[in-house]
Amino acid sequence: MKTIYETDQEFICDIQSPCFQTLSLEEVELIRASKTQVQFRKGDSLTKQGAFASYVLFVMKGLVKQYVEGDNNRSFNLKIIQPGEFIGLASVFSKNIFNYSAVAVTECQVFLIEKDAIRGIIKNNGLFGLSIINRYCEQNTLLFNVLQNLHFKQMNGRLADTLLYIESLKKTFPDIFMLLQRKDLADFAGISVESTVKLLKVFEKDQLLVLQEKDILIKDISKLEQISKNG
Amino acid sequence: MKTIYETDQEFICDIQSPCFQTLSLEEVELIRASKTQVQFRKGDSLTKQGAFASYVLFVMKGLVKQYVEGDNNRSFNLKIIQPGEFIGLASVFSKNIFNYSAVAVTECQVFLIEKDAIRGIIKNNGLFGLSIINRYCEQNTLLFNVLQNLHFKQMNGRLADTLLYIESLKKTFPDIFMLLQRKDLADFAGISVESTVKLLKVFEKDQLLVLQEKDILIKDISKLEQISKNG
DNA sequence: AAAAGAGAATGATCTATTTCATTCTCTTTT
DNA sequence: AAAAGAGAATGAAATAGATCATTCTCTTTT
Repeated sequence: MKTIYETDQEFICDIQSPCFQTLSLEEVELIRASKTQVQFRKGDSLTKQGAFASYVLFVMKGLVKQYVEGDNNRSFNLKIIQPGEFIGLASVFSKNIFNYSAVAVTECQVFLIEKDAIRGIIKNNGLFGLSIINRYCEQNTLLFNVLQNLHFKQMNGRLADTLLYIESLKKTFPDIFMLLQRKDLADFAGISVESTVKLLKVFEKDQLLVLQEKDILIKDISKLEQISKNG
Repeated sequence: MKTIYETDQEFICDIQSPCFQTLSLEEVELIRASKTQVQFRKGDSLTKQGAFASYVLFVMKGLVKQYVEGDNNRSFNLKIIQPGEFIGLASVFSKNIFNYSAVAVTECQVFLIEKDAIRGIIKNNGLFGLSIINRYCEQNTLLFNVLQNLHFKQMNGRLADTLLYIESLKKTFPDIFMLLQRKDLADFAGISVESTVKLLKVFEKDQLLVLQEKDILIKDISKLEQISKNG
């Protein structure tokens, strides 16, 4: 399931991540000593909501779906995590438990970094602390947005939002729609799969998009934005 | 609407907040120089969602309702902010805009602290940074919980949650229920006022609580917890 | 004291969305 | 090549909860 390997060659590339630029040599050494590089295959779980968390994950390569789980196998998708992002930061401080689940959407290369290493560095390097705080703020803002969409908008608006979000990833990851199925879109929009399928067809009839095999070609962004706004 | 005043006497008490204990004298001086103490009356707005945010608020005394706003005057309540908590921390780093609104539930005494002061101290004092990060984590965890309640539970479970939450505040603030009206409970549970009223009556008939004038006396916490869990 | 207004209570209707049941269309397995 | 299975598509029925309309009960205003 996971392949663990670690070489100096690999190590060189992670230092180059902008997030680690503020670290001193000593601190880089600390991270280096307490990290493991892991490869996940498509569909593998990176974190499981509710599980004990002793490490933080840092995505080097690949895409990861972040989602929360409810009863009866229900899920709600929060975002697609991209290279350069952390997973499980919140568990470093408050409770030792993952707030959410994460699963590999593509093959992924990920660092596992021990919580204590991160914590230790923040304590001594305020600049690194600030960069981590920024991550928290982003997650926070995302959650506020998601909450508002979920509570104040209905079906059409929420699916429009979802489509716009995925479309925005398409520039960097052209095959993103092909990696997701109807169930994934439904869980982003917080609606049932059947409603998603029906609504996609309606959107297609209204010339907002074209359903082409597994791909979805967005044709009228501004109209989708309007739907997102009004509904 | 707001009364601004600042005396050395007032100042002495804010240093005693546990959150500011890790600061050096120099840093305390910095906070001191860039803060203003403000008094809000019941019903006054402390922050307005979407407004420009150049400062952070720190609640010294009183209770504040934190909520998000949607279209058509709809709101969703997140929590009751208590003395010792910050308001608007996220705006310090990511975008300069308040993610949420906050309104005084009782008369409040609040510090306004300039963002730059907070930011400067975090950069130099890792320990203070950690304590601030903890705040972010708490807000984060709250948002995850709220999201799950809203999406995976229905009416009964959500109202049960709300009642348990407010009840948990009752130890410290015995008159908390009297400060909230049906609309507030509805907005915590994310349901309509009418549904809230009807459901409260059902809960009363089922001996889970007693509606006594404006107060609500919770009688069967464990049954409410069960309802919260199942639905 | 009368009038007005806000919040609470209650029943009837309406509706957005889910759930269920079925068919279709591929891809994968045997 | 046949069989099996997963995802997608589609219509009909069911339902949770909102909305609407009205009454009731206080408190506040005049």
